Amino acid sequence: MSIVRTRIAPSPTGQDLHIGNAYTALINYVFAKKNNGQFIIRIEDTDRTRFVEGSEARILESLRWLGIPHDEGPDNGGPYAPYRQSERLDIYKKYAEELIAKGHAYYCFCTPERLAEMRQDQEAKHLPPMYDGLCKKLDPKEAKKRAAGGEKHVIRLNVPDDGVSTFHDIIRGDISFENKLIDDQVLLKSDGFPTYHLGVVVDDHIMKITHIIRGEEWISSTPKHILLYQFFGWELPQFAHASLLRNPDKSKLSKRKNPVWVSDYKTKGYLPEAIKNYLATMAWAYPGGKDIFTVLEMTQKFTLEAVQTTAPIFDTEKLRWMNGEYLRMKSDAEIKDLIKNFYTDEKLDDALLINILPLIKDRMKLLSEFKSLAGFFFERPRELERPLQESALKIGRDALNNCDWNHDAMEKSIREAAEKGNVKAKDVFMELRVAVTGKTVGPPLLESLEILGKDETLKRLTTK
RNA sequence: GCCCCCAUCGUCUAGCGGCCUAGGACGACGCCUUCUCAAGGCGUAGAUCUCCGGUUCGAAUCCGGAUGGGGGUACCA
Repeated sequence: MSIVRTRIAPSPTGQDLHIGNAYTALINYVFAKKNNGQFIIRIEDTDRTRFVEGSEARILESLRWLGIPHDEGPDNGGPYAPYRQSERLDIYKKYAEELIAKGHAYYCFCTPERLAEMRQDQEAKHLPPMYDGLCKKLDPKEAKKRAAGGEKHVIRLNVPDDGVSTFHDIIRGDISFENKLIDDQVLLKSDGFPTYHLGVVVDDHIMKITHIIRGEEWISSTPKHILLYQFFGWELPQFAHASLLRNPDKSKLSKRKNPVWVSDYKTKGYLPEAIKNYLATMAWAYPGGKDIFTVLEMTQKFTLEAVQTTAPIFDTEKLRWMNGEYLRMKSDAEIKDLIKNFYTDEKLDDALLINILPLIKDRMKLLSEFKSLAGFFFERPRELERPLQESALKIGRDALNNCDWNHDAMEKSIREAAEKGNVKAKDVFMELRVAVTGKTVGPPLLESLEILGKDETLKRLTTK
């Protein structure tokens, strides 16, 4: 039994790691670790037209931030380096030519213009858009000569006209496609770069990937990959296609309708543990119905067979709840560091933070909520949420002016003054709250005032 | 159009032929606690298990079809 090896193969074509990639990365990672195997990252940068500078670095950084470590990859290397397809061009060329020699691929000299015309024609006739096989009829020797002579060309897969390609999907069972419906896919582009289909099969084989776990958008190209494995005479890996994450309107999760970059969630103040846990519940249900579990716990119980077949909607409401749960599990010292890390360009005092935290940690679901909850500790509110009621405020101000500065003394003083003034105590509390914090909601008032101090509190009560 | 995948509360799901008058979680709502808001506790509403056939003594669970949703259909991944 060979060692289990899984991989994700992101393309550096976006500004960061897509949350959908994080989701498949998590499944791949957990499955590998469950089986004491290895998890690999391979960068599939074969489309120069969509290449985004710096994307790879940000993808790797997001994976690191999430805490999904890889055993081999473009940054840490490994026995099958390089892990960047643009650096492996010779390999793909060699294998494409091997296919040609075996008659399983052919040179194609059709121009993009001819192909466009052909497709238009097919559309008019209500035929499925497929390559018409013009260059397949070329004499192989002649074609080889033309290609060698520098004529612009691609290499296409020679798909058999009959038969059926079937593969077993661990999550979904057997899936079959009729060969005659499979297009003669381009394998090597005219710029010498492979297409995904060639690159992925060659590299997965060379890198000894045992389980291909990817999104369901790849199901319909899997038969092409199966054919390739057969033509090369290679052992087939196992396949598993996980469902795609969706927008609330059920379409494939997209940046038009949702934040999709991992960094978006980091910026919003989500914790990596919460994101991973939430992503995990999208793919798989923990036995016994547990909602909150760590990646380590998941690693013990996970099976691919139990992965969801239905495509879930990515609902940030539940993610928010989960984030709050994780925040509350942390110690004050940990939260302090998280907050300081989150608000990097502000100098927040450690001692003050530690004092504040017990008052706000239960009220905070996202790190980004810290400022609206506790901002008043650091600066006077610029404006008040609503106008003050002077009579109730005055009672509170006088009560605080004449008492010791501790919770019990303040409470006693305020309640007595309220009763004397024939005002509800809670109204006095509220006026004080608005005057001091600027808001009608927030952490417990008296505890906050203890921290804020008598001088600062009274200043806020009088200068308004 | 053609090919493929999927189908249980608004959302995420449990369920793998009798234990289901369908369980849990998020969200919603109500109550308790209370200086506000949370957190916590307790509760309520919410699903004719998409529909129609079939198999079976018995179906959310198995089979077929329909419908709906999604994905694919590129010298993009």
